[in-house]
Amino acid sequence: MMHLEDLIHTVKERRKMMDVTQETLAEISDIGLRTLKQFESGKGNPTLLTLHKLTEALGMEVCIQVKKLNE
Amino acid sequence: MMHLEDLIHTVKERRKMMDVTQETLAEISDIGLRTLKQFESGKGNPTLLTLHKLTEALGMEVCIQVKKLNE
DNA sequence: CAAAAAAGTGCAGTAAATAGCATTTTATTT
DNA sequence: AAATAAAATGCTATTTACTGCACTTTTTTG
Repeated sequence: MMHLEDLIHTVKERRKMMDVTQETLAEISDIGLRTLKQFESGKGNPTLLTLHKLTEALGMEVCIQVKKLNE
Repeated sequence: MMHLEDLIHTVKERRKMMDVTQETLAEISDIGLRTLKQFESGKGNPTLLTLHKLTEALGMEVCIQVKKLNE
């Protein structure tokens, strides 16, 4: 699913920008390391709560917005 | 969780704006009616895929963005 | 107000997410 | 190249999301 790939990409980028390992991020976001690994490697389907904890730890937030028409 | 409430609110608003029932939205988004009901009544913790299907049907999309500092 | 429609809830089975642990693979550093 | 660190994967137990069905409560309509 093309759009969801973007979310993964964003998380990975942001984590690297913060210069933390998966292990560290898993700890500070209070989600299992396995869960984070699965998400980042595109093999996961996290719950909203998991995604929320994760984005929170990254100084980000989950949102939904009306789709842009083009692109 | 204050922020997640907003997502629920947005979905409900958008659905009403489109003037469709939960039943109809559940059908077009291909998720169970029960699942939608639980989400809208704040008793759910949907997976990203479920949220994606739902927002898609509403002409919306899930995204993550850097948090604004104030508010 | 009565009837109909829509939304919410209890129960229960199935499928899948979460999580830890051990191990392997890949990337980084010395 | 060897050692170390980080990331990925197989296995597995536990929890919980997803779903349908039947029923109740609330809202809307005639």
